[in-house]
Amino acid sequence: MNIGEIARRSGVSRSTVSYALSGKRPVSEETRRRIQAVIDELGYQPNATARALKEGRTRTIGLVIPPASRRLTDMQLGFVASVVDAAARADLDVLLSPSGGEHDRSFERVVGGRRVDGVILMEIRLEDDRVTRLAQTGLPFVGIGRTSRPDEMSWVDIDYETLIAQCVHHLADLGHRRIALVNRSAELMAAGYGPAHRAQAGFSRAAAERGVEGVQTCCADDARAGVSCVGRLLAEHPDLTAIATTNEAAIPGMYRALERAGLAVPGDFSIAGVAGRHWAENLHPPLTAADVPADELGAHAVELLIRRIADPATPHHRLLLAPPISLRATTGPARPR
Amino acid sequence: MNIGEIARRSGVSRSTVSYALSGKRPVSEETRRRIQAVIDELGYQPNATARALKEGRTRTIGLVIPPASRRLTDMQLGFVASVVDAAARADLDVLLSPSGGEHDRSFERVVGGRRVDGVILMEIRLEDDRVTRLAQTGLPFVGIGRTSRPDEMSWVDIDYETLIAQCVHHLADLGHRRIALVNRSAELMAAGYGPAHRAQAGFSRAAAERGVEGVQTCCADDARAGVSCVGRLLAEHPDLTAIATTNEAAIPGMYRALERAGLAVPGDFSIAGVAGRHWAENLHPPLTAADVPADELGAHAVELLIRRIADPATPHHRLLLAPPISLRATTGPARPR
DNA sequence: GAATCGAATCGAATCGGTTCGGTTCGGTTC
DNA sequence: GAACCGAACCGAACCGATTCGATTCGATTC
Repeated sequence: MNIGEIARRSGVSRSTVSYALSGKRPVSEETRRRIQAVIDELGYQPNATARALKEGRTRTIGLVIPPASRRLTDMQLGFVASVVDAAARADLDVLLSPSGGEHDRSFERVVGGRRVDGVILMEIRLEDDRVTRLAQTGLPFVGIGRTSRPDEMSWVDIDYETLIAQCVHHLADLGHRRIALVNRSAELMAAGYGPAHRAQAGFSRAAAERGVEGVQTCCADDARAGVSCVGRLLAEHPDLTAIATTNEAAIPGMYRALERAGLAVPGDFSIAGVAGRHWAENLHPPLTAADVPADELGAHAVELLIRRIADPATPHHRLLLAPPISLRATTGPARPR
Repeated sequence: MNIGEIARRSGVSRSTVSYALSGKRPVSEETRRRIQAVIDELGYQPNATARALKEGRTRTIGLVIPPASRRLTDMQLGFVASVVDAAARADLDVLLSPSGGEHDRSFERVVGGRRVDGVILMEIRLEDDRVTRLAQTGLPFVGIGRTSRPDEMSWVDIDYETLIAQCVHHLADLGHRRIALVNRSAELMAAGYGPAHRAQAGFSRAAAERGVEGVQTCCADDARAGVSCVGRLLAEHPDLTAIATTNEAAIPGMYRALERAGLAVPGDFSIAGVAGRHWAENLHPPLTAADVPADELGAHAVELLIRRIADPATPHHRLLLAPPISLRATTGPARPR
């Protein structure tokens, strides 16, 4: 059932049906009613593909997420949810592309086949081929995250460097002299994942500033890895009294390792981190953390993308968030172990 | 840059380029090479929209997820991940539609506009308008979940009724005489969400069979609700010694409430549930639960959908999973409080 | 009553592919 | 040398919408 069928049944040409629907040219009230009656009867809706071909836009945005094999963190899930939500509010559909980085078929299909009007890119690396590819095709895109040349693109990001430094300062203020950074996984680090590297940099800088002895370690993104990672840290560094972390998913495991070691939080040991608010609040005990507003971030990314789609020549926008630390129940004065 | 451009530059007609690419008719080796050279030089890729219009299929499937406002449970996230993954393996893209149920714009756009070749529907209710609508349009679809008339559609589902009954039996075997069901949220129950109702039915049946006193309650899908819900249960039913639950997200809160009440798990109190394996394993303590294989389920749904797209007349397939209970660390012999 | 105007409608081109039905041409066959 | 064949390629139609230019027709103006 297409526009021709509607035209035939209402005794007008196809163009008249189109104009009756779009209102871009006058159509007599009577004709409009007749057409509408047929449309209602048959439940006609214009074919989105045909419309997209003619109009040259798909009313769809692509969302490039980490490959499906890797589980999304709660924060990433928050990004996705807010992107989808914001897109729906703007009457845009979202096409998902799980894409690792190395020439991914899904990414090429979506970008090369021009299936979307623009792209939101998650989990960007410092050097990222996908950014290069997108820039080359001229397809509008916005990063949730940024590369090592942040001036050349639009993005929204969390200022992990500053935030982790804030955590170190907060812990140092409480008297902690030996602090560990539990970073994201070694794989992400090796892949040049920005937040992991920036957290490292911020940690080193703040530790040096405060004369704190810093220990850095990577940890896979799950609770079990958190258990073993913190277990190891405690064994290797008997004077360790606090952890700063960006690894949301591992935190429940860290709690467990501390409990096993007989260390009370925050009495004997402190943890401060960067995490989605939702996650930080729901942990037990609730985490003292810089609360990442994942919802806002996704919505901002969509807003920026819509602007770039409307006018690709618009200057690049950037948004670097550094939310303050929310004091909850996991940091307290240092007490030697 | 379109196929006409390629044809012009290689000095052949558009059809020859098309045939050279598809191989559906012979093209001389020399011509093919010339065309390929131009394609490589310009980095040409056929426009997916135009192809979709002509071929009458979009090579895209729709995935209808709960509205973005509601946070996905870990199990649902597992479904989404495995659907996306399986679709990518079949060279299909996934279009997301966050859709509550009442005439949702996104759902209508995707389904009515024929943007997809088929749909996978999550969080189905016993009476579900979307199922009716899909059946009416004739668009192939597969449910993760089923309505009250399960014969009329293809689906994959978890047998919550049986699984919760198994939990009750397991707890009754351990000597528990008063057991509570902590179900999903009251909203979902009111909306006629199948798993919530079936869990209720299975719980009542098993409790009756075993002569156990059953208490039923709904609980919002998050940790804080779990705290207050279990707090209330403990206060109102002093002889309660065990919980059966389908509410993954609330479990950390339940643990917390028990801890606050000074009850050790599993020494003083037992919990058995139905949860994604990943979630159950990563809880602390790890949950004794019927492990839902979310990954398989999503992959199965895609497989079924692909079959229906290939041949819409194929008989409906169904898959009802009832995985056995994995004994972990949260159930033990009853001990009066 | 001819000229003009604007509202209403139609026909055809277009978007970028795929595909069907021809045409051309060199090589076999008898 | 006529008849035939198949490989290689071309032109045009088509998918289902939108949109531009043209046409029709009744009403208004002078």
